[in-house]
Amino acid sequence: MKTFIRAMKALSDPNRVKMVKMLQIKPLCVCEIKEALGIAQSTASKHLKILEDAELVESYKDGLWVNYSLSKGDSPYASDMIENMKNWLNDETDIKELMEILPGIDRHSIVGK
Amino acid sequence: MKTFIRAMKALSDPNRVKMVKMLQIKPLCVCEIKEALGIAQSTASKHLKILEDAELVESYKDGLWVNYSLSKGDSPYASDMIENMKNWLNDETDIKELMEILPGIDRHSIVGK
DNA sequence: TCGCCATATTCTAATTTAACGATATGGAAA
DNA sequence: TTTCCATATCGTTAAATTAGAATATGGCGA
Repeated sequence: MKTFIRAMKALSDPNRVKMVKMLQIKPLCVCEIKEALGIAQSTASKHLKILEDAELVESYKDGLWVNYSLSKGDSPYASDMIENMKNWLNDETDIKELMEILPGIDRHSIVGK
Repeated sequence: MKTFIRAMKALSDPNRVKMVKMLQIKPLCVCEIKEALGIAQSTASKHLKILEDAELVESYKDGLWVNYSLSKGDSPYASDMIENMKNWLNDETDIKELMEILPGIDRHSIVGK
C-alpha cells in the first residue's frame, strides 16, 4: 500500500508530471529540467528525488551532471503508470508547449545558476 | 492537467484507495464505508466527495441512504485507473482484511450514529 | 591544492490536507 | 407537523506539502 500511495503522490504534482512527460522524450539533467519548467534548482532536485523514491525515475552521473530517465520496469505500479502516461496528457497545452521548447534546451547553454 | 492531478490526488490517500477497492465488490452507503474503515462519518463523506469530484465514483440516493459505486467510464484517466486498480493491491494485508469483513457489513445493523 | 560547477540538503514561510466533533439539511415515518 | 435517521457541511487543529534562498557536498579542471 505504501508503495502505491508513494507512486500516486509522486504523480499528484504538476511539475512532477511534466518531468515524467519530458523524460519520455529523452534523459535530462537537473539544470535542463529546472530551465524547462522555470523553477528553482532546489525545487527541481527535490521533485526528482520524490519521483526517484517512487521508482518512477532513475539517475546516473555523467561528470558533474546527474541525468534522470524513466525507470525501467522494476516496481509494479510505477512501470504500469509510466506506460499509461505515454498515452496521457499529450493534448494538454502545458505539455505541448514543453515538447516544443525541449529541443532548444541544452545543458551547455544554461546561464546563471 | 487539472483533471489528471485531481484523479492522482484522489488516489493518494489510503482510505480513499480502500474505498475504491471495496466498491469493486459492490455499491456501499456512507455508513457501511465508515464502519468498514473505522473512521468518522464526516471523514468518510468528505473522502467520497473527493472521489466523486475526481469522477472515480458516483452516487445515487436510495431513501435515506446514498449509495456509492465506481463510476462508469466517462472521464479518461479515471476509468483507466479504475481498470488498473482491479489488478492492483489485491495481495495487500489491509485490503484482504477489508474483503473479509465486507460481507458482514450491513447498513441495517450499524449501531451508533 | 584551489576554485568552480552541478546537484543535494537545510531552513523557513505559506498553502494544502486529513481528522473529528458539532451542526445543518432533507426526506421518511409517526 | 414533528421527530428521526443518514448524509453533508462547517469549524478547528495538527500534520504534510511546496516553494525558493542559502548553504553544503563532491568532483573536475587549472
